[in-house]
Amino acid sequence: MKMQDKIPYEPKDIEKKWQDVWEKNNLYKSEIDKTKTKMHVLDMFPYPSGEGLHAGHAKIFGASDIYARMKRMQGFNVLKVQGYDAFGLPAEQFAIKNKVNPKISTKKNTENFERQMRRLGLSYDWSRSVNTTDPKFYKWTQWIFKQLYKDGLCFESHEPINWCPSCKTGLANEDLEDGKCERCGSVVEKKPIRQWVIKITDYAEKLLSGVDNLNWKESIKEMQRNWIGKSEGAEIDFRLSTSQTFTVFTTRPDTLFGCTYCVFAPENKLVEELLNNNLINNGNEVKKYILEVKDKSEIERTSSGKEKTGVKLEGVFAINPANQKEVPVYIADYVLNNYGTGAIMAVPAHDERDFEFAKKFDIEIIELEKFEDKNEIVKKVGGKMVTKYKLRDWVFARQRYWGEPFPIVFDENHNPFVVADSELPVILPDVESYEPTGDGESPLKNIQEWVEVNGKINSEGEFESDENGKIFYRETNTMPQWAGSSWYWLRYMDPHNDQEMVNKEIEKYWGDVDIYLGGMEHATRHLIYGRFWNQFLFDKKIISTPEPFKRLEAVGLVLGEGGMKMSKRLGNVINPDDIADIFGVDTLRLYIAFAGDYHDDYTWDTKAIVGPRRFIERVWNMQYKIQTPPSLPSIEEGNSSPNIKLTTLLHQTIKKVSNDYEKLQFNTAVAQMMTFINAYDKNENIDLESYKTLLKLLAPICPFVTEEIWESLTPALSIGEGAMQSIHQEEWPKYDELQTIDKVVNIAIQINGKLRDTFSIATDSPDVEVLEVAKNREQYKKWVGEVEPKKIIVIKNKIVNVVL
RNA sequence: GCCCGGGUGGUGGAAUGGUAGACACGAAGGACUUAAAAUCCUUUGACGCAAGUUGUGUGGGUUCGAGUCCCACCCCGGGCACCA
Repeated sequence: MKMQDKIPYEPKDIEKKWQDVWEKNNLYKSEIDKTKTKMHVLDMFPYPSGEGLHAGHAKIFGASDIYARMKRMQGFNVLKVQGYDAFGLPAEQFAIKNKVNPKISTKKNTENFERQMRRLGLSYDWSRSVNTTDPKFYKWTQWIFKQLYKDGLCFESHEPINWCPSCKTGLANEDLEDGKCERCGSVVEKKPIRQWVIKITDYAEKLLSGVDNLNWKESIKEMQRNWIGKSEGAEIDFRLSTSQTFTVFTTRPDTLFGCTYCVFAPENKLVEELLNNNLINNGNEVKKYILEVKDKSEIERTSSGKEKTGVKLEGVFAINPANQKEVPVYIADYVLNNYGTGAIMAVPAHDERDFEFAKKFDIEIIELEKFEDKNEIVKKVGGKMVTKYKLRDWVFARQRYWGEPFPIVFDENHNPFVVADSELPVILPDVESYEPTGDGESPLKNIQEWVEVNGKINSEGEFESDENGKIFYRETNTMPQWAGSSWYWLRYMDPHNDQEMVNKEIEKYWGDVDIYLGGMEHATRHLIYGRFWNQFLFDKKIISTPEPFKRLEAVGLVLGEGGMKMSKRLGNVINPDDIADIFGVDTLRLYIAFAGDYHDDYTWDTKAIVGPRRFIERVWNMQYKIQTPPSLPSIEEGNSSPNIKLTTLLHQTIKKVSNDYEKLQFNTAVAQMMTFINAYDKNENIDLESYKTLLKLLAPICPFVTEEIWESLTPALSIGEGAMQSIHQEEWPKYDELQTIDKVVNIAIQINGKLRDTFSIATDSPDVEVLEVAKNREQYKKWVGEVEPKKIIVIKNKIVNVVL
C-alpha cells in the first residue's frame, strides 16, 4: 500500500458505523442452540439514575462484555442481557420533589442508559431486556411472593423502623446522623410498623452449605458464611426468684458453673412483664435505661471497645440450674433481643464482653479449672442443644409508593388472603401525592378506590374480584427494591412469556449463571436474597438449579480523580459520553481495561488516557505495513532469528491474553499486547497472519476499530446483506504450548542472597552447565574469590545462589 | 467494635517463595520541523562521579532467598440487615 492511501484513525465515524451494522445484523441476539455450550454472562443490573451511566458502570459492563465477546469467539452460545432495577427511593424522592410520576422519570433515565450502553458497544441482546417496574415483569415478582406465602414462608409482624417524629416519616439507616434525622435534626425513634417478613431463616442451613460448592472467591464465601453466622450451642432454662422462667442461649454450656450473673436484652418481653408487675425495685431506673437504648444502633450497642452500660434489676435473682446458686440479673445493651433468646448467662472468666461488664459492675468472676462435658451438663439441667443463626428473617415491606404492590388483600377482620393468579399483576396505581401518610403508611393507603376491592374467596382460598362480592382491602405496603433483583436474571431467559415466569425447557437450557459481575458492596445481602429465592424456586421445581451463580466476580470501584468515591457533591463524576466524545469508545474501553486489576478499586486519571489512544493508533497504522505475501518464519533461521523470537512472543501473547481474559485480568492482557506490538512494530514489514491474530485478541476490548481494520483486510467478506462476516464471529486464536517456551533464559547470580550478575543461557540447560558458566563470570570471581562456598543453590532457568 | 479486602517509584499499576518496579502515564534530554503539535530515539525508584548502598505501611520471625509465608501493630476501603 502506498503512503497516500493511509487513512487517519477517526473513531467517531467508525464507531457509529459499526454500532448500526451490528444492530441491523442482530449480531448479539441469543437463541437456544443445543449444538453449542451455553454461557450466561450476567451483570448486576443498574438502577437507572438521572445522572446516567458513570465510569463504574463502564468498568463492570465492560468487563463482562470483554468476557462475553471472547466466549462467543470460542464457540459458546452466550446469553447476555441487560435490565433495569428501577424501583426504589431516588425515583420516589425525585417524584416528591418535582411532582412527576416516577414512571416518567424512570422511562427517560432508562432510555438514556440504553443509549449510552449501545454507544459503548456493549453486546447485549436488547430484545430480552427487562425492567422491574414493568407490570409484565412484576407480575412474576408478585407471583413468586405468592408461592412463598402459600408455603408459609411469609408472615405479618410489627418491626421497628427509624421514625422521625417531626418529618413524620420512616427513615433509612443511611438518612441518620448520630441517631438524628439528617434533614431536620430531630432525634429518631424506633417505631414498630406492620410489615411483611419472609422466613429466610428456614433456608439458613441450605444457604450455608450451598456456599461450599460455589466457585467464588474465598473471601466472599466467608462473608456469606459470617452473615448466616451459624453457631451450635444450648438453650438452658433459668428460674427467677420471682418464679418466672427464661431461656438463655449459650455456645459454652460447659462453663455453666462459671455463670455469676444473667443479662436480658432491654427489649426482652420478660423485663416488661416484671416492670408491669412491679417486681423490680428500681423500676424507674430500668425504664429510663430502656428508653436510652431504644435509639441506639446495633453497631453502637455491640461495639466491644466501648464502655459497657447496663442496669441491675434490683430485687430479682436468677437461679443457676447447675448449682442452684442465686445470681444477679441485669439488662444491658450488649445483649440483642433478636439474636439467640434475648437473654444470656454471663461467664466473665471465659467471655471477654462479660468480663468487661463484670469488672465495671463489680460482679464476681469465677475462674473454672475444668469445663463440663457440653452434652452431659445440658442434659443434667434439662436444656437442649440447638443451632442458632445470626441470619435474621427478611423484613420485606416498605411504606412507600414506588415498589411492587403485594398480591394480598385483607377482609374486614384483617385476615389476609393471597390473590388468585387471574388477579396478577396487581397494578401499582397512579397517586396524587408520593409522600407517605403522616402515620407512616404508604401513600397507597389514601387511594380508597384502589384499596377497597369487591370480591370473594374461591375454593383455593384465594381472592378473586367480583363486583358483587364483599369489600376487601388491599395491602398498601410495597415490596423493597430487593424483590425484583432477587430473580431478574431468570426472566432474561424467557422475557416475553406471559404464562410462566420462565419456561422450564428454556430455563433448563440456559441453567445457572456462568459468571456474575458486580460491585463488592453486594457480597452479602443481594447475593443472599438472590440465592434464597433461587433455592426456593428450585425446591418448588420451578427451576432446575439450586444455586444461581456458578462464578461470582466482585469488581472494584472507580474512584474520582483525587482518590475519592465519585459523587455528584464532589463534582468528580466521570460520564463515559464525555470521554468517548474526546477519545473514542475503543480508547475508553481500553483505558478502563488497562487501568488496573478489575477486582480492585482504581482512581480515574484522564491524563493517562492518551496511552491507550496511542496504542490503538499504532495498531491502526500497522495495517499499512502488511507484507504480501506474508513471510512465515522458518525454523532453519535458528534461535537468534528475530522471527523465531516473534513467533514465540506471538504464542506467549495468545496464551497470556486468553488466560488473563478468563480471569478478568485485562490490565496484564493489555500489557502483553503492548509488549507484542513494541517488538513487532520495530520491523519494516508485518506479516498478515500475526496481525490478524493480534486484532482478534484485541477485538473483545476494542470492538469497533478491530472490526474496521478487519473489514479493510477482508473486504470481500464484509457487510453482506444479513450475512456479515464480523471479526466478532471469528474463531479465537489458538496457541501451541511448545512454541511459548523461550529458547534462551536469563539466569541471575546471587551471592549470599544479593544480586551480583546475570547471564543468558539455553533454556533448560543442566545445572552443572549453568554453574560452570556462572563460576567463570567476572562478578562471581570478584565476590567469591578463593573462598569455598558453603552451599550453592541452582534453580532451573532462574537463579544461582552462592552461600559463603 | 465485628467480618472481608488492601497498603509497591512522581502517578496508575506488574511480579506460581527465586533478577522488585513488566506495561503505561508523567518528567528530562535528543532527532525531525522556520516553529509548534504529532511521531521517533535515549534516560528515568532513591542516594552516589563511580564501585556500590538502599528500597514493597511499621516492628519482629521463618528461609540459601520474602512484596509474597508466620506473629504483633498502624493506616485506608467495603459490609454490618430500611441506600441497593
